Amino acid sequence: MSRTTYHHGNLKHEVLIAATRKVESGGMDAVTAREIAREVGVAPAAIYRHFPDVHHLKAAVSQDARQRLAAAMISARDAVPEGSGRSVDQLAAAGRAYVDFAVREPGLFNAAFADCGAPPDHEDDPSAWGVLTSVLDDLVASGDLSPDLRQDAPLICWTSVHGLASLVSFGVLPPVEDVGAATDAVVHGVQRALGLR
Amino acid sequence: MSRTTYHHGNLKHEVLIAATRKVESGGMDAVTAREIAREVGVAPAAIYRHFPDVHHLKAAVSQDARQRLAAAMISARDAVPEGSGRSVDQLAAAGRAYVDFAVREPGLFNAAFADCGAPPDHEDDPSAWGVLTSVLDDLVASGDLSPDLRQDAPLICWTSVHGLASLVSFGVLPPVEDVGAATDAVVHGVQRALGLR
DNA sequence: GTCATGATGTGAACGCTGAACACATAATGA
DNA sequence: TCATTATGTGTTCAGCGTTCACATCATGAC
Repeated sequence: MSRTTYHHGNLKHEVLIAATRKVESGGMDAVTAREIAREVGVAPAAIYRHFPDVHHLKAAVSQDARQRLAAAMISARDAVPEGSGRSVDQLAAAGRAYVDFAVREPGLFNAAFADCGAPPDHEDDPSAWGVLTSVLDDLVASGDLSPDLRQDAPLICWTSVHGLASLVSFGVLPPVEDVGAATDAVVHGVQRALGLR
Repeated sequence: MSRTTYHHGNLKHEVLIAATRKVESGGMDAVTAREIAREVGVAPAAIYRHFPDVHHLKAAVSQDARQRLAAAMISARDAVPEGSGRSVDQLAAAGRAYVDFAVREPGLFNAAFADCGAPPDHEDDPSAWGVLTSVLDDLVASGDLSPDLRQDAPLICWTSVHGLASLVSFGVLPPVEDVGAATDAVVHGVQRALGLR
């Protein structure tokens, strides 16, 4: 990328974009300060005006990936048509979107939950957690979910779906062509665990 | 480490030990060929006589970590006393051991499922998968688990427990002091999903 | 307008890394 | 005994993260 002005104008943002693109194609290890600088057309040291070190850049990519994941879940939830049992279907749709994201964007999914030194900030809403909470509240309101199970429900949902996504992304269990069937199995398991349907 | 003989004698093994120790304390990124060589008291290039590159060394550490995880599960399963409902308790014990391993050894747990390029070999038994399979077969034999659910059962168990372990290890959800309660919630959820008890 | 000041980008270092190379040393077996 | 093979050494190379002095530009005070 060539540039006419000495100052870039929007470097921090473009660095984040470039780093995210690199993560998509080559995983978190493909993010190097020099490579990103090359891609953006800037001297390596310029990056350090906007990120204290490369770990903070990676943490920013990680947070961005979590937001994209949450967006995919929200999109899937909102696409469920009206009708009886809608909340149940919304919960399933959000879960499937989670796994689907991990399959379609393994680099981003791994980055989202990669250890970046500092633990992630819980304030990066709209988070996956927020989506889950709202759907579960709807389920209680509609009488589909027993209030007794409401407290443990987020844990049960999130761990199941995250575990499946992680294991699929890791490459063990199951062959990728059977991810759909595996997702069905897990979703139905969660529904039994929550007493839905 | 000083040495009197020119040849080390057991270098490959000691390299693996040293690398595993490094992973325990500083995570996978702390494994560098030079640092391990220093630790073992050998020239960096010597490592390349035993591992084609540093990724293969890390993959070996990763496999070793998976074996330790499986060993922890086996140990927990075998510690469950005889009595009615033993298999149910064994399944729960194995699951708790999985999460406990992730909490006690976060470096090793992350390494176990870190992307090391090549997908893991399924032949590294006694694997966690093998433990799970045997316990579930026992549950069907004892009549605690419906044969209808037998096929999906490993997926339901593993994804739940692995998801919890991953999320705890990642630092999100829940505060570490509540891992016990969270594990209870997940274990009971799995039991409901499988129709146990 | 002009000019000091702070923000942002440059280029050249530093020490670290993975890896390859020729070479040194030791173990093995014909 | 001696050639062959396996294993460890020392050096070298390019690439990495990071820092530093310096260059360039935008901004606001006068």
